[in-house]
Amino acid sequence: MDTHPTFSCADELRHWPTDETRARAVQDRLRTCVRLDESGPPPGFAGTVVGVDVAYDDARNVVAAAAVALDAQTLAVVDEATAVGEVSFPYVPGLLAFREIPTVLDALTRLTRTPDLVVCDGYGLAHPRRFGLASHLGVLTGLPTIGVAKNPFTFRYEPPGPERGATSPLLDRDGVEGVDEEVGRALRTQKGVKPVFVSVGHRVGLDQACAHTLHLAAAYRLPETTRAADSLCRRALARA
DNA sequence: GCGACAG
DNA sequence: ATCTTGTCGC
Repeated sequence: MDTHPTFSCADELRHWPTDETRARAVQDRLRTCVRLDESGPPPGFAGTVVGVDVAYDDARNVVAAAAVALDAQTLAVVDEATAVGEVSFPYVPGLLAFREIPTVLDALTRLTRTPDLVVCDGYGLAHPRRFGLASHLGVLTGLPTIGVAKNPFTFRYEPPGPERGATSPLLDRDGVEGVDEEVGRALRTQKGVKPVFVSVGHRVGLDQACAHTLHLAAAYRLPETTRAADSLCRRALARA
């Protein structure tokens, strides 16, 4: 009578790296498990989209994570969960997953339903080793994931058109002329506001990732999943 | 060596 | 991420 969704990543958690060298080795190993051949749940599907986010209190060395499930069609909140832990990895650009994922997984497993799609704060494929937070969380859980970031990180892009829904390719910084690879997309979710940066995580295509993001960002620049998770983890941190 | 860098 | 006041605008 276990109603909690379970994920087969206990082994990875037991062997969680504590230094940068081993962390990069983990990324290089797990990268081969990412599935980029599935388009994922179609826009407008009947199910839940879960947003995850984390907040920190450096002074107390405490981290709080939140997972909020929204009805994919109405965007109504249907479930939410939080988890509190100890900060166990420093912020290192390119290694964000090792700082955030343990507590995020804890919160995810406290949901009463299995997510159909998970939206992360940060990147997936758009990553120095093509294995960002969203990719990592996807491989560990097996769930379809995407990343929606607020900043272009190390990538370059031309500003998308001014209208909501306009996109432009997110390109690797050191791409040589003519061989640039599109690692994600800058997506204008609201007219006249800075774009967000979308990349695929696991088992979702880039077109679908952008479509989901646009649908989730019907009212504000950021997806409702991100806004709800951000708000909840801050509240959880405050009472921790 | 220097700069830059999701959250 | 987090530290932080007022202020401009719908």
